[in-house]
Amino acid sequence: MDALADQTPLDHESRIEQDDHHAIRLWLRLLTCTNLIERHLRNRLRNDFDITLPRFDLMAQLAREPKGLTMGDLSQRMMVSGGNVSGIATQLEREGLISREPVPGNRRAFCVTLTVPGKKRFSEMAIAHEAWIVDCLGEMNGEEYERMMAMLRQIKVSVGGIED
Amino acid sequence: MDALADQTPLDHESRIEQDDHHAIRLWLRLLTCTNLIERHLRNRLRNDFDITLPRFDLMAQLAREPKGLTMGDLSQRMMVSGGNVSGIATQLEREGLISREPVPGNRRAFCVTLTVPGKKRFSEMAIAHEAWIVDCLGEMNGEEYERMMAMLRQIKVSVGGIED
DNA sequence: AAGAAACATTTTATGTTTAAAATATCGAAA
DNA sequence: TTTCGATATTTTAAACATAAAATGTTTCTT
Repeated sequence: MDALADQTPLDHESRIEQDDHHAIRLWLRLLTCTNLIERHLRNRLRNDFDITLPRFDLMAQLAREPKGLTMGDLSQRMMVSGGNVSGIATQLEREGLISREPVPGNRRAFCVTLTVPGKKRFSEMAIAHEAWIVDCLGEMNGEEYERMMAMLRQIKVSVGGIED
Repeated sequence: MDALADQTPLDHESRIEQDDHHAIRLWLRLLTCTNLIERHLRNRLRNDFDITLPRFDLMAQLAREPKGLTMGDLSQRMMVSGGNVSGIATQLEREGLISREPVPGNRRAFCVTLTVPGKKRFSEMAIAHEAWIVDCLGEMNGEEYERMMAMLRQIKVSVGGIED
């Protein structure tokens, strides 16, 4: 093997292997970045507001929908199981940050909304939260942002198209 | 407000706000993608090999280091707490997939390695795992891959530079 | 050599997450 | 109307995750 060997074009077989390794490395880096940011947000929420990330996430979903959401809506939007939402909601309700009212026409469903103290509390947190994320993602120009969004959208479609 | 208004350049203040919202949306999409892929891998590992993702991850770390790793090494590389590794290792050991041997010169540490059945089992899983990831990440040319890796590296540095 | 500090791991308490079972309601078809 | 399947939620059991305390070991300093 001499220096020239490095420039030999890859045959089809090797080319695919190469792509595979690329995919693995990209996945691992994606996972690392997400974990780092998530851990950071988790710590800040805990230290500055004494709340956990899942509870904050649930409140964030409700803040976007003043009319309220059902437990199933929350489960779907948060992409976690129903039983999980149930547990988190129980705690937030106990703390008086959300309320679960029965829905008039449908006795199966509950309408979950932020209480007045919940709204107040959330808006304080949201401002800080947004700033933390800007810090984490750092400098990124519009073009880079668009490229990244496009690639992630592509991935999202790709995974979505796989049947579980 | 007419059509021309849309082309008015943003002043500094608005520009920053715009960036903030970009950051949030990028973060949410990043999180969504990672969660989707992770969920998919978790399901496949469970269905095809009856193993959980954390256990697979621990075995993957060991597979890269035939000489073995200490519990602390594992904790650091997997980016999870020591107590967490302790619990997962206990189970894998019970299943005979890993072994924890005392280190001759240091009675504090354990040297964790894959057993022979563990190696065999892992190599079967690794092949499938790699293919699943390629499926998830979909088509991506070399240039796109490089750009994505570069942006994620930038983010990694950015978060790393923030003191917890 | 004695004490203090740092290190490696486990244990404990609490919380998150999932899948699956249980409970209850709704809607439509026989 | 009764029954059956779909829907909405909660409960349960097991695994995972963290922080913090506990345990034991090593190393450094004096």
